[in-house]
Amino acid sequence: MGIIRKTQSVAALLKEFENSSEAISAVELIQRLGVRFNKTTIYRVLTRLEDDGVLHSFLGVNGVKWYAKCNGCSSTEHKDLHPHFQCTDCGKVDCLSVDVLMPKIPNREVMISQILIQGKCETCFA
Amino acid sequence: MGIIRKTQSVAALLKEFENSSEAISAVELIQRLGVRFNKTTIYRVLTRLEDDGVLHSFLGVNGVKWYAKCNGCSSTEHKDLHPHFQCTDCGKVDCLSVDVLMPKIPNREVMISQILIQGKCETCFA
DNA sequence: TCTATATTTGCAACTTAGTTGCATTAACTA
DNA sequence: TAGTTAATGCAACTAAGTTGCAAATATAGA
Repeated sequence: MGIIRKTQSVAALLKEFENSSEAISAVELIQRLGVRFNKTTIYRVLTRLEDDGVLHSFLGVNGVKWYAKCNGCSSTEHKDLHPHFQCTDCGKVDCLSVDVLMPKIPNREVMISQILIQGKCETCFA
Repeated sequence: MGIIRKTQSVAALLKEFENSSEAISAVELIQRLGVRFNKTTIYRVLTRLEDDGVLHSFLGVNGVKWYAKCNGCSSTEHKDLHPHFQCTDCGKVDCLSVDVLMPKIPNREVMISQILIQGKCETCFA
């Protein structure tokens, strides 16, 4: 699993993520790169980058998939249990470096927890 | 907004939710009631029931919409900030009556927080 | 550097969840 | 019970994401 070859599409996608830690939706990426690459390719590269621990994904408000850079993830373990914040005004999504401690739930084994917070971001709040 | 008339479809949908507090996906409801009612109607009634504070909705793992009964919600205020739990084995989804305290996030106004926990439920855990 | 091979890509067609417009039907009100 | 207005069914549509397959391309080895 994961990235094996460094192709043009891989390079182009990585470039989109390199300058900020903001999350980008798959739809947005297709809008940006869809002229140069087929959407199928974009979806497949995103999947490979996620398998490789380079990106992580999560769902935004309308069930749209978002991607963001990973911090210290590998192809064997994803440790992005941080919450994601989506601004209801400008639509921007980013990762919050905040710990949310999950309460112990009796008789259940928690494996993944996705937390999506909606509200006004730093820019729209002021 | 909200329910005005007590129609057959409203009654049928409420009946699906009356006996358990389990969440049911829109897709599942269409499977169950799609013979008697058009899927458009089902989606529309679900929206109205949500507007009225009878049901609340959230997104499951694949971006599919789930619905569950509300507890103490009204047409003016939805207060279902509880987490939802989806079993990775059997697929069952239910509401957890557990408090998750959101940490204060500087310069942001939090409005909604969706928490989706995945893991093994009580039945599949044992 | 060239070649063989396996990965990656583009294309087109498909799937699935959910939405829209409009004419018809069925609740509720007086 | 009649009139009105909300609710419904239908068909067609949208939008995100997937699949199969043939063609292109990156990489390892000679």
